[in-house]
Amino acid sequence: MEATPAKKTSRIQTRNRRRILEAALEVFSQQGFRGATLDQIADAAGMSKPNLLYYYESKEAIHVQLLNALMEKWLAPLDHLDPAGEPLDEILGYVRRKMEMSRRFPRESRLFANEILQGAPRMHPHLQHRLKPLFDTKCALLRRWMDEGRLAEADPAQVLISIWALTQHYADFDTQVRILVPDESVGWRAAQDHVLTVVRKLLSPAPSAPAASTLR
Amino acid sequence: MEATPAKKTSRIQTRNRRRILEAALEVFSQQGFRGATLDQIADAAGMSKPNLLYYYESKEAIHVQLLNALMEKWLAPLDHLDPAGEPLDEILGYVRRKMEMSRRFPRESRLFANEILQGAPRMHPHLQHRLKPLFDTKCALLRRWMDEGRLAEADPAQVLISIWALTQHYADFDTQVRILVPDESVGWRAAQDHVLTVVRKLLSPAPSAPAASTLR
DNA sequence: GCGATTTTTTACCGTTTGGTCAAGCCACGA
DNA sequence: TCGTGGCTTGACCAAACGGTAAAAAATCGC
Repeated sequence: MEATPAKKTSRIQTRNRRRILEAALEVFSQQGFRGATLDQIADAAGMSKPNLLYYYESKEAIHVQLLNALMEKWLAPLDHLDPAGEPLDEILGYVRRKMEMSRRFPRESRLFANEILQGAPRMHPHLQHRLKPLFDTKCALLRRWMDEGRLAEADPAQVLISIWALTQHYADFDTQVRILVPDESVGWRAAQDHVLTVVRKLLSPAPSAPAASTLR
Repeated sequence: MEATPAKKTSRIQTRNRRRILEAALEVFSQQGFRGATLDQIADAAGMSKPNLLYYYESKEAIHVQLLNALMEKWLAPLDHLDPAGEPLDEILGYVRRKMEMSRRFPRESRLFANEILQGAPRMHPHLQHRLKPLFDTKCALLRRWMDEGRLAEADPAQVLISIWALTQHYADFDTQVRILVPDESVGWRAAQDHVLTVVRKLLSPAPSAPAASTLR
Protein backbone atom coordinates (compact mmCIF):
# COMPACT_ATOMS: atom_id res chain seq x y z
CA MET A 1 0.00 0.00 0.00
CA GLU A 2 1.09 3.48 -0.74
CA ALA A 3 1.11 6.06 1.97
CA THR A 4 -1.89 8.27 1.50
CA PRO A 5 -0.49 11.48 0.00
CA ALA A 6 -3.59 13.40 1.02
CA LYS A 7 -2.56 16.94 1.71
CA LYS A 8 -4.86 18.34 4.31
CA THR A 9 -6.83 21.27 2.98
CA SER A 10 -5.58 24.52 4.44
CA ARG A 11 -7.80 27.17 5.90
CA ILE A 12 -7.28 29.35 2.85
CA GLN A 13 -8.31 26.50 0.62
CA THR A 14 -11.59 25.86 2.39
CA ARG A 15 -12.37 29.56 2.50
CA ASN A 16 -11.63 30.14 -1.16
CA ARG A 17 -13.37 27.02 -2.34
CA ARG A 18 -16.45 28.10 -0.44
CA ARG A 19 -16.25 31.58 -1.93
CA ILE A 20 -15.95 30.15 -5.39
CA LEU A 21 -18.91 27.84 -4.99
CA GLU A 22 -20.97 30.67 -3.56
CA ALA A 23 -20.08 32.93 -6.46
CA ALA A 24 -20.58 30.18 -9.01
CA LEU A 25 -23.99 29.38 -7.58
CA GLU A 26 -24.97 33.00 -7.99
CA VAL A 27 -23.82 33.17 -11.58
CA PHE A 28 -24.77 29.71 -12.82
CA SER A 29 -28.25 29.94 -11.34
CA GLN A 30 -28.91 33.12 -13.27
CA GLN A 31 -27.12 32.46 -16.54
CA GLY A 32 -27.04 28.70 -16.91
CA PHE A 33 -23.84 26.81 -17.64
CA ARG A 34 -23.04 28.13 -21.09
CA GLY A 35 -24.19 31.62 -20.26
CA ALA A 36 -21.93 31.97 -17.25
CA THR A 37 -18.30 33.01 -17.69
CA LEU A 38 -15.27 32.34 -15.55
CA ASP A 39 -14.64 36.07 -15.38
CA GLN A 40 -18.08 36.67 -13.90
CA ILE A 41 -17.55 33.95 -11.32
CA ALA A 42 -14.05 35.11 -10.49
CA ASP A 43 -15.31 38.64 -10.16
CA ALA A 44 -18.16 37.61 -7.89
CA ALA A 45 -15.75 35.57 -5.81
CA GLY A 46 -13.38 38.52 -5.52
CA MET A 47 -10.39 36.82 -7.09
CA SER A 48 -8.60 36.53 -10.40
CA LYS A 49 -9.55 34.02 -13.04
CA PRO A 50 -6.30 32.06 -12.89
CA ASN A 51 -6.74 31.83 -9.16
CA LEU A 52 -10.16 30.28 -9.69
CA LEU A 53 -8.55 27.66 -11.85
CA TYR A 54 -5.99 26.99 -9.17
CA TYR A 55 -8.83 25.68 -6.98
CA TYR A 56 -11.02 24.08 -9.65
CA GLU A 57 -9.49 22.64 -12.75
CA SER A 58 -12.24 23.83 -15.08
CA LYS A 59 -15.54 25.62 -15.39
CA GLU A 60 -17.26 22.29 -15.70
CA ALA A 61 -15.64 21.01 -12.52
CA ILE A 62 -17.21 23.85 -10.56
CA HIS A 63 -20.58 23.20 -12.11
CA VAL A 64 -20.43 19.48 -11.40
CA GLN A 65 -19.42 20.14 -7.82
CA LEU A 66 -22.42 22.43 -7.34
CA LEU A 67 -24.78 19.94 -8.93
CA ASN A 68 -23.57 17.08 -6.78
CA ALA A 69 -23.90 19.04 -3.57
CA LEU A 70 -27.31 20.20 -4.72
CA MET A 71 -28.64 16.72 -5.37
CA GLU A 72 -28.17 15.60 -1.79
CA LYS A 73 -29.76 18.75 -0.44
CA TRP A 74 -32.65 18.43 -2.81
CA LEU A 75 -33.43 14.81 -2.08
CA ALA A 76 -33.25 15.03 1.69
CA PRO A 77 -36.79 16.35 2.34
CA LEU A 78 -38.36 13.61 0.25
CA ASP A 79 -36.29 11.00 2.03
CA HIS A 80 -37.78 12.19 5.30
CA LEU A 81 -41.28 11.03 4.34
CA ASP A 82 -41.95 8.63 7.20
CA PRO A 83 -43.90 5.46 6.34
CA ALA A 84 -44.88 5.19 10.00
CA GLY A 85 -46.35 8.67 10.26
CA GLU A 86 -49.84 9.97 9.72
CA PRO A 87 -50.10 10.18 5.90
CA LEU A 88 -51.55 13.64 5.44
CA ASP A 89 -49.31 15.12 8.11
CA GLU A 90 -46.26 13.57 6.52
CA ILE A 91 -47.08 14.97 3.11
CA LEU A 92 -48.01 18.41 4.39
CA GLY A 93 -44.76 18.43 6.32
CA TYR A 94 -42.95 17.58 3.13
CA VAL A 95 -44.69 20.41 1.31
CA ARG A 96 -43.73 22.77 4.09
CA ARG A 97 -40.10 21.71 3.84
CA LYS A 98 -40.11 22.18 0.08
CA MET A 99 -41.61 25.65 0.38
CA GLU A 100 -39.00 26.49 2.97
CA MET A 101 -36.29 25.40 0.57
CA SER A 102 -37.70 27.50 -2.23
CA ARG A 103 -37.66 30.48 0.09
CA ARG A 104 -34.25 29.94 1.57
CA PHE A 105 -32.42 28.46 -1.40
CA PRO A 106 -33.91 29.97 -4.53
CA ARG A 107 -30.57 29.96 -6.30
CA GLU A 108 -30.19 26.23 -5.81
CA SER A 109 -33.68 25.76 -7.19
CA ARG A 110 -32.86 27.85 -10.23
CA LEU A 111 -29.58 26.04 -10.77
CA PHE A 112 -31.54 22.81 -10.86
CA ALA A 113 -34.19 24.31 -13.12
CA ASN A 114 -31.56 25.49 -15.55
CA GLU A 115 -30.01 22.06 -15.70
CA ILE A 116 -33.33 20.34 -16.36
CA LEU A 117 -34.41 22.97 -18.88
CA GLN A 118 -31.30 22.22 -20.89
CA GLY A 119 -32.10 18.54 -20.90
CA ALA A 120 -30.11 17.62 -17.78
CA PRO A 121 -26.92 16.94 -19.76
CA ARG A 122 -24.86 16.51 -16.59
CA MET A 123 -27.50 15.32 -14.17
CA HIS A 124 -29.24 12.68 -16.21
CA PRO A 125 -27.43 9.72 -14.62
CA HIS A 126 -27.96 11.18 -11.17
CA LEU A 127 -31.67 11.55 -11.82
CA GLN A 128 -31.93 8.03 -13.08
CA HIS A 129 -29.92 6.30 -10.39
CA ARG A 130 -30.66 8.33 -7.29
CA LEU A 131 -33.84 10.30 -7.79
CA LYS A 132 -35.80 7.66 -9.68
CA PRO A 133 -35.50 4.87 -7.08
CA LEU A 134 -36.37 7.23 -4.27
CA PHE A 135 -39.27 8.53 -6.30
CA ASP A 136 -40.56 5.02 -6.95
CA THR A 137 -40.25 4.10 -3.28
CA LYS A 138 -42.26 7.10 -2.20
CA CYS A 139 -44.82 6.52 -4.92
CA ALA A 140 -45.33 3.03 -3.55
CA LEU A 141 -45.76 4.49 -0.08
CA LEU A 142 -48.42 6.90 -1.31
CA ARG A 143 -50.10 4.07 -3.17
CA ARG A 144 -50.27 2.04 0.04
CA TRP A 145 -51.67 4.94 2.00
CA MET A 146 -54.31 5.49 -0.63
CA ASP A 147 -55.22 1.82 -0.74
CA GLU A 148 -55.64 1.93 3.02
CA GLY A 149 -58.04 4.82 2.60
CA ARG A 150 -55.84 7.18 4.56
CA LEU A 151 -55.31 9.44 1.56
CA ALA A 152 -57.66 10.37 -1.24
CA GLU A 153 -57.23 8.37 -4.41
CA ALA A 154 -54.83 9.92 -6.94
CA ASP A 155 -51.90 9.04 -9.16
CA PRO A 156 -48.98 9.07 -6.70
CA ALA A 157 -46.42 10.06 -9.33
CA GLN A 158 -48.55 12.99 -10.43
CA VAL A 159 -49.01 14.01 -6.81
CA LEU A 160 -45.28 14.26 -6.19
CA ILE A 161 -44.73 16.05 -9.48
CA SER A 162 -47.46 18.52 -8.57
CA ILE A 163 -45.86 19.27 -5.25
CA TRP A 164 -42.55 19.97 -6.94
CA ALA A 165 -44.20 22.14 -9.54
CA LEU A 166 -46.10 24.18 -6.97
CA THR A 167 -43.24 24.67 -4.54
CA GLN A 168 -40.33 25.22 -6.91
CA HIS A 169 -42.31 27.64 -9.01
CA TYR A 170 -42.02 30.26 -6.29
CA ALA A 171 -38.23 30.13 -6.52
CA ASP A 172 -37.79 29.62 -10.26
CA PHE A 173 -40.39 32.17 -11.36
CA ASP A 174 -39.72 34.54 -8.51
CA THR A 175 -39.28 37.44 -10.92
CA GLN A 176 -42.74 36.94 -12.37
CA VAL A 177 -44.38 36.28 -9.01
CA ARG A 178 -42.91 39.47 -7.61
CA ILE A 179 -44.32 41.50 -10.47
CA LEU A 180 -47.79 40.03 -10.07
CA VAL A 181 -47.97 39.88 -6.28
CA PRO A 182 -45.89 42.78 -5.00
CA ASP A 183 -46.50 41.94 -1.34
CA GLU A 184 -43.07 41.57 0.14
CA SER A 185 -43.80 40.32 3.61
CA VAL A 186 -47.12 38.55 3.18
CA GLY A 187 -46.14 36.89 -0.07
CA TRP A 188 -44.36 33.85 1.23
CA ARG A 189 -46.79 33.22 4.02
CA ALA A 190 -49.72 33.44 1.62
CA ALA A 191 -47.96 31.21 -0.85
CA GLN A 192 -47.20 28.54 1.72
CA ASP A 193 -50.72 28.56 3.12
CA HIS A 194 -52.11 28.33 -0.37
CA VAL A 195 -49.95 25.41 -1.47
CA LEU A 196 -50.73 23.59 1.76
CA THR A 197 -54.42 24.10 1.10
CA VAL A 198 -54.14 22.79 -2.43
CA VAL A 199 -52.40 19.62 -1.31
CA ARG A 200 -54.75 19.15 1.64
CA LYS A 201 -57.81 19.44 -0.57
CA LEU A 202 -56.26 17.07 -3.06
CA LEU A 203 -55.29 14.36 -0.62
CA SER A 204 -57.71 14.59 2.30
CA PRO A 205 -59.39 11.20 2.49
CA ALA A 206 -63.14 10.99 2.00
CA PRO A 207 -64.96 11.50 5.32
CA SER A 208 -65.68 7.77 5.59
CA ALA A 209 -62.46 7.00 7.43
CA PRO A 210 -62.71 8.29 11.00
CA ALA A 211 -59.11 9.16 11.93
CA ALA A 212 -58.52 12.86 11.21
CA SER A 213 -55.26 14.67 10.61
CA THR A 214 -53.84 16.61 13.55
CA LEU A 215 -53.09 19.52 11.24
CA ARG A 216 -56.20 21.68 11.59
CA MET B 1 -45.24 63.57 -46.04
CA GLU B 2 -42.83 61.15 -47.58
CA ALA B 3 -44.04 58.31 -49.71
CA THR B 4 -43.88 55.12 -47.67
CA PRO B 5 -40.84 53.25 -48.97
CA ALA B 6 -42.14 49.98 -47.54
CA LYS B 7 -40.78 47.20 -49.66
CA LYS B 8 -43.21 44.34 -49.62
CA THR B 9 -41.69 41.23 -48.11
CA SER B 10 -40.89 38.70 -50.76
CA ARG B 11 -41.75 35.04 -50.58
CA ILE B 12 -38.13 34.16 -49.88
CA GLN B 13 -38.08 36.64 -47.05
CA THR B 14 -41.11 35.22 -45.29
CA ARG B 15 -39.85 31.71 -45.76
CA ASN B 16 -36.38 32.45 -44.43
CA ARG B 17 -37.59 34.56 -41.54
CA ARG B 18 -39.87 31.76 -40.50
CA ARG B 19 -37.02 29.26 -40.76
CA ILE B 20 -34.82 31.45 -38.65
CA LEU B 21 -37.40 31.94 -35.93
CA GLU B 22 -38.11 28.22 -35.90
CA ALA B 23 -34.42 27.42 -35.55
CA ALA B 24 -33.86 30.16 -32.98
CA LEU B 25 -36.77 28.90 -30.90
CA GLU B 26 -35.21 25.46 -30.88
CA VAL B 27 -31.82 26.73 -29.79
CA PHE B 28 -32.81 29.54 -27.42
CA SER B 29 -35.32 27.36 -25.61
CA GLN B 30 -32.62 24.83 -24.85
CA GLN B 31 -29.62 27.02 -24.21
CA GLY B 32 -30.99 30.33 -23.06
CA PHE B 33 -29.97 33.60 -24.65
CA ARG B 34 -26.32 33.72 -23.71
CA GLY B 35 -25.85 30.01 -24.17
CA ALA B 36 -27.12 30.02 -27.74
CA THR B 37 -24.80 30.89 -30.60
CA LEU B 38 -25.54 32.36 -34.00
CA ASP B 39 -23.72 29.45 -35.58
CA GLN B 40 -26.03 26.98 -33.90
CA ILE B 41 -29.07 28.92 -35.06
CA ALA B 42 -27.77 29.35 -38.56
CA ASP B 43 -26.94 25.67 -38.71
CA ALA B 44 -30.39 24.68 -37.49
CA ALA B 45 -31.96 27.05 -40.01
CA GLY B 46 -29.86 25.56 -42.80
CA MET B 47 -28.19 28.78 -43.82
CA SER B 48 -24.96 30.67 -43.31
CA LYS B 49 -24.40 33.01 -40.41
CA PRO B 50 -24.04 36.15 -42.52
CA ASN B 51 -27.31 35.24 -44.17
CA LEU B 52 -28.97 35.09 -40.76
CA LEU B 53 -27.78 38.60 -40.10
CA TYR B 54 -29.14 39.71 -43.43
CA TYR B 55 -32.63 38.99 -42.10
CA TYR B 56 -32.16 39.97 -38.47
CA GLU B 57 -29.73 42.64 -37.50
CA SER B 58 -28.49 40.91 -34.37
CA LYS B 59 -28.82 37.94 -32.07
CA GLU B 60 -30.82 40.04 -29.69
CA ALA B 61 -33.23 41.11 -32.42
CA ILE B 62 -34.13 37.48 -33.05
CA HIS B 63 -34.61 36.86 -29.36
CA VAL B 64 -36.81 39.91 -28.92
CA GLN B 65 -38.89 38.94 -31.91
CA LEU B 66 -39.47 35.48 -30.45
CA LEU B 67 -40.36 36.89 -27.06
CA ASN B 68 -42.86 39.35 -28.47
CA ALA B 69 -44.60 36.73 -30.56
CA LEU B 70 -44.60 34.45 -27.54
CA MET B 71 -46.23 36.95 -25.23
CA GLU B 72 -49.36 37.21 -27.33
CA LYS B 73 -49.65 33.48 -27.69
CA TRP B 74 -49.14 33.00 -23.99
CA LEU B 75 -51.69 35.52 -22.84
CA ALA B 76 -54.48 34.47 -25.17
CA PRO B 77 -55.84 31.55 -23.11
CA LEU B 78 -56.11 33.68 -20.00
CA ASP B 79 -57.87 36.38 -21.93
CA HIS B 80 -60.52 33.84 -22.93
CA LEU B 81 -61.75 33.46 -19.35
CA ASP B 82 -65.37 34.45 -19.82
CA PRO B 83 -66.97 36.46 -17.00
CA ALA B 84 -70.38 35.32 -18.21
CA GLY B 85 -69.59 31.61 -18.12
CA GLU B 86 -69.98 29.04 -15.41
CA PRO B 87 -67.01 29.72 -13.09
CA LEU B 88 -65.65 26.22 -12.58
CA ASP B 89 -66.12 25.31 -16.24
CA GLU B 90 -64.34 28.46 -17.32
CA ILE B 91 -61.37 27.75 -15.13
CA LEU B 92 -61.16 24.08 -15.99
CA GLY B 93 -61.32 25.07 -19.63
CA TYR B 94 -58.45 27.43 -19.04
CA VAL B 95 -56.45 24.69 -17.38
CA ARG B 96 -57.14 22.42 -20.33
CA ARG B 97 -55.93 25.08 -22.72
CA LYS B 98 -52.76 25.63 -20.72
CA MET B 99 -52.03 21.91 -20.61
CA GLU B 100 -52.60 21.74 -24.34
CA MET B 101 -50.08 24.54 -24.82
CA SER B 102 -47.51 22.79 -22.68
CA ARG B 103 -47.95 19.69 -24.78
CA ARG B 104 -47.93 21.36 -28.16
CA PHE B 105 -45.52 24.21 -27.54
CA PRO B 106 -42.99 23.03 -24.99
CA ARG B 107 -40.22 25.04 -26.62
CA GLU B 108 -42.16 28.25 -26.23
CA SER B 109 -42.73 27.40 -22.59
CA ARG B 110 -39.04 26.76 -22.04
CA LEU B 111 -38.10 29.95 -23.84
CA PHE B 112 -40.33 31.81 -21.44
CA ALA B 113 -38.97 29.89 -18.47
CA ASN B 114 -35.41 30.71 -19.47
CA GLU B 115 -36.23 34.38 -19.70
CA ILE B 116 -37.88 34.48 -16.30
CA LEU B 117 -35.15 32.40 -14.69
CA GLN B 118 -32.63 34.98 -15.80
CA GLY B 119 -34.64 37.74 -14.22
CA ALA B 120 -36.69 38.64 -17.29
CA PRO B 121 -34.12 41.19 -18.51
CA ARG B 122 -35.93 41.70 -21.81
CA MET B 123 -39.48 40.88 -20.80
CA HIS B 124 -39.84 42.85 -17.61
CA PRO B 125 -41.69 45.80 -19.17
CA HIS B 126 -43.93 43.43 -21.07
CA LEU B 127 -44.80 41.57 -17.90
CA GLN B 128 -45.56 44.77 -16.07
CA HIS B 129 -47.64 46.48 -18.73
CA ARG B 130 -49.43 43.63 -20.44
CA LEU B 131 -49.45 40.62 -18.15
CA LYS B 132 -49.99 42.42 -14.87
CA PRO B 133 -53.21 44.29 -15.85
CA LEU B 134 -54.69 41.16 -17.36
CA PHE B 135 -53.70 39.23 -14.27
CA ASP B 136 -55.35 41.78 -12.00
CA THR B 137 -58.52 41.77 -14.07
CA LYS B 138 -58.82 38.02 -13.90
CA CYS B 139 -58.02 38.02 -10.19
CA ALA B 140 -60.91 40.39 -9.66
CA LEU B 141 -63.13 38.08 -11.67
CA LEU B 142 -62.16 35.11 -9.52
CA ARG B 143 -62.72 37.19 -6.41
CA ARG B 144 -66.23 38.04 -7.56
CA TRP B 145 -67.03 34.43 -8.32
CA MET B 146 -65.80 33.41 -4.89
CA ASP B 147 -67.78 36.14 -3.18
CA GLU B 148 -70.85 34.90 -4.98
CA GLY B 149 -70.18 31.44 -3.62
CA ARG B 150 -69.74 29.96 -7.07
CA LEU B 151 -66.11 29.04 -6.37
CA ALA B 152 -64.46 27.88 -3.17
CA GLU B 153 -62.70 30.60 -1.23
CA ALA B 154 -59.00 31.03 -2.07
CA ASP B 155 -56.44 33.69 -2.89
CA PRO B 156 -57.16 34.39 -6.58
CA ALA B 157 -53.59 35.41 -7.36
CA GLN B 158 -52.25 32.22 -5.83
CA VAL B 159 -54.81 30.21 -7.77
CA LEU B 160 -53.63 31.55 -11.10
CA ILE B 161 -50.00 31.13 -10.14
CA SER B 162 -50.71 27.54 -9.14
CA ILE B 163 -52.31 26.80 -12.47
CA TRP B 164 -49.29 28.17 -14.27
CA ALA B 165 -46.93 26.21 -12.07
CA LEU B 166 -48.80 22.95 -12.57
CA THR B 167 -49.29 23.24 -16.30
CA GLN B 168 -45.98 24.72 -17.39
CA HIS B 169 -44.04 22.26 -15.27
CA TYR B 170 -44.83 19.48 -17.71
CA ALA B 171 -43.15 21.39 -20.52
CA ASP B 172 -40.27 22.99 -18.61
CA PHE B 173 -39.30 19.91 -16.61
CA ASP B 174 -40.16 17.47 -19.34
CA THR B 175 -36.76 15.81 -19.06
CA GLN B 176 -37.28 15.04 -15.40
CA VAL B 177 -40.90 13.97 -15.84
CA ARG B 178 -39.91 11.57 -18.62
CA ILE B 179 -37.32 9.94 -16.39
CA LEU B 180 -39.75 9.49 -13.52
CA VAL B 181 -42.88 8.58 -15.48
CA PRO B 182 -41.67 6.74 -18.56
CA ASP B 183 -45.17 6.23 -19.96
CA GLU B 184 -45.06 7.72 -23.40
CA SER B 185 -48.65 7.60 -24.49
CA VAL B 186 -50.54 7.68 -21.19
CA GLY B 187 -48.35 10.39 -19.68
CA TRP B 188 -50.06 13.46 -21.04
CA ARG B 189 -53.54 12.14 -20.56
CA ALA B 190 -52.76 11.22 -16.96
CA ALA B 191 -51.13 14.57 -16.36
CA GLN B 192 -54.06 16.53 -17.72
CA ASP B 193 -56.61 14.52 -15.77
CA HIS B 194 -54.55 14.98 -12.63
CA VAL B 195 -54.15 18.72 -12.95
CA LEU B 196 -57.84 19.09 -13.72
CA THR B 197 -58.61 17.12 -10.57
CA VAL B 198 -56.32 19.27 -8.46
CA VAL B 199 -57.95 22.47 -9.64
CA ARG B 200 -61.44 21.04 -9.35
CA LYS B 201 -60.85 19.95 -5.79
CA LEU B 202 -59.36 23.30 -4.98
CA LEU B 203 -62.13 25.42 -6.41
CA SER B 204 -65.30 23.37 -6.24
CA PRO B 205 -67.69 25.41 -4.12
CA ALA B 206 -68.95 23.98 -0.85
CA PRO B 207 -72.05 21.81 -1.41
CA SER B 208 -74.34 24.58 -0.16
CA ALA B 209 -74.77 26.16 -3.58
CA PRO B 210 -77.02 23.94 -5.72
CA ALA B 211 -75.87 24.61 -9.29
CA ALA B 212 -73.33 21.98 -10.30
CA SER B 213 -70.68 22.15 -12.99
CA THR B 214 -71.47 20.45 -16.27
CA LEU B 215 -67.96 19.02 -16.34
CA ARG B 216 -68.41 15.60 -14.78
C1' DG C 1 14.63 34.69 10.37
C1' DC C 2 14.66 31.45 6.60
C1' DG C 3 13.86 27.82 3.41
C1' DA C 4 10.05 25.41 1.45
C1' DT C 5 5.51 25.42 0.11
C1' DT C 6 1.29 27.31 -1.04
C1' DT C 7 -1.22 31.10 -3.00
C1' DT C 8 -1.72 34.91 -6.25
C1' DT C 9 -0.77 37.57 -10.24
C1' DT C 10 0.92 39.05 -14.84
C1' DA C 11 1.23 37.97 -19.33
C1' DC C 12 -0.23 35.21 -22.64
C1' DC C 13 -2.42 31.45 -26.03
C1' DG C 14 -5.68 29.27 -29.16
C1' DT C 15 -10.54 29.15 -30.00
C1' DT C 16 -15.09 30.81 -30.27
C1' DT C 17 -18.13 34.52 -30.46
C1' DG C 18 -21.18 38.24 -32.60
C1' DG C 19 -20.81 40.82 -36.38
C1' DT C 20 -18.90 43.14 -41.02
C1' DC C 21 -17.66 43.54 -45.84
C1' DA C 22 -17.22 43.18 -50.47
C1' DA C 23 -17.86 40.32 -53.95
C1' DG C 24 -20.69 36.78 -56.29
C1' DC C 25 -25.14 34.58 -57.33
C1' DC C 26 -29.67 34.34 -58.95
C1' DA C 27 -34.43 35.36 -60.07
C1' DC C 28 -37.16 38.13 -62.74
C1' DG C 29 -39.10 41.96 -65.41
C1' DA C 30 -38.17 44.71 -69.64
C1' DT D 1 -31.15 38.84 -73.54
C1' DC D 2 -29.56 41.54 -70.38
C1' DG D 3 -29.41 44.34 -66.41
C1' DT D 4 -30.95 45.35 -61.92
C1' DG D 5 -31.95 44.49 -57.22
C1' DG D 6 -32.66 41.30 -53.91
C1' DC D 7 -30.25 37.20 -51.90
C1' DT D 8 -26.06 34.46 -50.48
C1' DT D 9 -21.38 33.51 -49.36
C1' DG D 10 -16.24 33.22 -48.04
C1' DA D 11 -13.00 35.83 -45.85
C1' DC D 12 -12.29 38.42 -42.23
C1' DC D 13 -12.25 41.20 -37.56
C1' DA D 14 -12.11 42.64 -32.73
C1' DA D 15 -13.61 41.17 -28.48
C1' DA D 16 -14.52 37.68 -25.23
C1' DC D 17 -13.93 33.11 -24.06
C1' DG D 18 -11.70 28.97 -21.28
C1' DG D 19 -7.42 27.88 -19.96
C1' DT D 20 -1.91 27.86 -19.28
C1' DA D 21 2.94 29.09 -17.83
C1' DA D 22 5.92 31.08 -14.97
C1' DA D 23 7.27 34.21 -11.84
C1' DA D 24 6.09 37.04 -7.71
C1' DA D 25 4.06 37.23 -3.26
C1' DA D 26 2.34 35.50 0.87
C1' DT D 27 2.29 31.91 4.25
C1' DC D 28 3.95 28.33 7.13
C1' DG D 29 7.00 25.08 9.73
C1' DC D 30 11.03 25.38 12.11
